[in-house]
Amino acid sequence: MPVQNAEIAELFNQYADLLEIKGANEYRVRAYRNAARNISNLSRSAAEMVSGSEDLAKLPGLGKDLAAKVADIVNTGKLPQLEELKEELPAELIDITRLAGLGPKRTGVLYQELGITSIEQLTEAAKRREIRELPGFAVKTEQKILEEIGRRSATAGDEKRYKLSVAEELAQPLLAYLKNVEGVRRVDAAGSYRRKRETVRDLDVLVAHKEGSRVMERFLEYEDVDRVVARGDTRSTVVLRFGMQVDLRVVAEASYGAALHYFTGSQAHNIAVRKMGGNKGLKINEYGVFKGDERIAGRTEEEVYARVELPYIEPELRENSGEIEAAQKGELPDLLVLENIRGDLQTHTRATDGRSSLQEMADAARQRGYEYLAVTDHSKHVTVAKGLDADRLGKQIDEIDRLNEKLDGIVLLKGIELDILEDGSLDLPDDILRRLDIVVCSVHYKFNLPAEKQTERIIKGIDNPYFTILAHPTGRMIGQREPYAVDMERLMKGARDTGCVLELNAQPDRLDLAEVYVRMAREMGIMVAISTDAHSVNELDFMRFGVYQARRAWLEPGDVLNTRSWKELQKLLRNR
DNA sequence: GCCGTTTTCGGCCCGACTGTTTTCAGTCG
Repeated sequence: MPVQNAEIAELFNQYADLLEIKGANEYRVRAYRNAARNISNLSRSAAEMVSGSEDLAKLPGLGKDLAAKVADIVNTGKLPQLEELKEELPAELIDITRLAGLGPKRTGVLYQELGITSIEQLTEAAKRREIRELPGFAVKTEQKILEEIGRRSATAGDEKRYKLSVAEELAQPLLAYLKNVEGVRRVDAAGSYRRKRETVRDLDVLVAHKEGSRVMERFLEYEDVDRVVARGDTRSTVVLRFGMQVDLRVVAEASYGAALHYFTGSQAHNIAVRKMGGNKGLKINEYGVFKGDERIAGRTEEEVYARVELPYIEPELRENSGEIEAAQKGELPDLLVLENIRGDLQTHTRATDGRSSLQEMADAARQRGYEYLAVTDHSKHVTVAKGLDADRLGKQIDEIDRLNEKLDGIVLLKGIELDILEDGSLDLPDDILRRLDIVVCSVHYKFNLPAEKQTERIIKGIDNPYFTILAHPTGRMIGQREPYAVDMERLMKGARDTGCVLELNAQPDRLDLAEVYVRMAREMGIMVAISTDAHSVNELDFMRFGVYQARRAWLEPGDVLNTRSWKELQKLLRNR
């Protein structure tokens, strides 16, 4: 397979890290990081652009120099400058900068003065009390380094990221607790949590308070706080027993919008907006927008944007990957919202591995305001889930027909989650598929086929005229299982040519398609179905995670199949 | 290294907290 965008971004990030340790110009370092981010957000393959002789220097954050370096990487798989720099500075130094309290400068000193290149060597030097003798270091720092390394090995992990659903569980009680503190006017979780990234590293909480509030004290007393990392009047950092770090920032109401904007990020978005302010002779910080010493805006985020002549930009878009340019041109997307969703197109029942009955699923769907719910139990190849053969599926079809007679305000769609077998054939014969409203297909085994074979397998499956939706198209489980090797560009072209719909699976462990592929689908004009894959009535509520992900990928209601009314959907399914 | 309704050169977001320091660098977000 050609070099992936993510690989290019990784090489640029490594180069930036080492440059920083070397003490290079910080803006040069930033240029590499910007380029890395822009390339990883790209909805097209940079390798393909290079082979098509497109001018990469036209991409945001890429100039002549970096465009040439991208071409080098695409052609050789390597960044020669990085190889050279590694001769000078061992790449392991990057691990040391990941330790809390040690950044590039101190890591550089440790290397220059003591020749330290690994965590092990760092531990030994600290134990021998050599660190405290270095300039800029002393006893306290030496102790903190040992503590930090101890914690690291205890949790056996480098910087842990939490799935959004887990972060939500930790955030909600904390927000409720803070809301109840006397003098607190507003509370919001900001940061990547508010931008609805699929995983978050820490939680950023913002509070507006009345003068003299004791909110900071009360925060530090919160029962789930394991330890306090930093404490100040306006900002404190703690680590919860669960291991997640929480930063609390306290501001006055007059600054709340500016602080929310600042604390929501992303950092790259903030830099871009503040720069626009600077061009207009304004200073933007977390306290407001300032003209000289006078605060001229800051109570709401809308005010802040208005001062740089931008409309409000939704948090999910704030990555500085095109949203500011779109806002300037008045071309921001009219983002999908949960209320646009009219039904769920992948769900399971007790007939296979689900835990609720047809009737219970139908009732729960109606309660959520849906018009339809597709019942898509597993097919026979998934034996562990008691998958349906043609006979049992036939009986379920009859049962759904009978139930639909009685149901009011909701329609159950007859469907299946059909296995795509290793050779690309489907797990049940066409004569039973013919009786279904919807055929959701997916890969459940042989994840480790070579990319070429896996791609062929799925594309052959898509060719079946009954194939409606490709479910969890890459098979990834966040933090647990890598996506299987598949040529997504080819797969997408296959989907586009046959009118196949791609699923955005809303299970918080999956969120498959990943954001970059959802964006790719949108740009190629491929319809996306957001489905919960619910195995019980409660899991129907996972829909929100799918909607968040879709919003991050700029999807509008029209891009999503299940925003259609039952009548429109019927028409689309028939034309398939 | 990028970029341009002040600019093709000279800028590049901004502030809180900590620890090592007598005024600030480093780190972090």
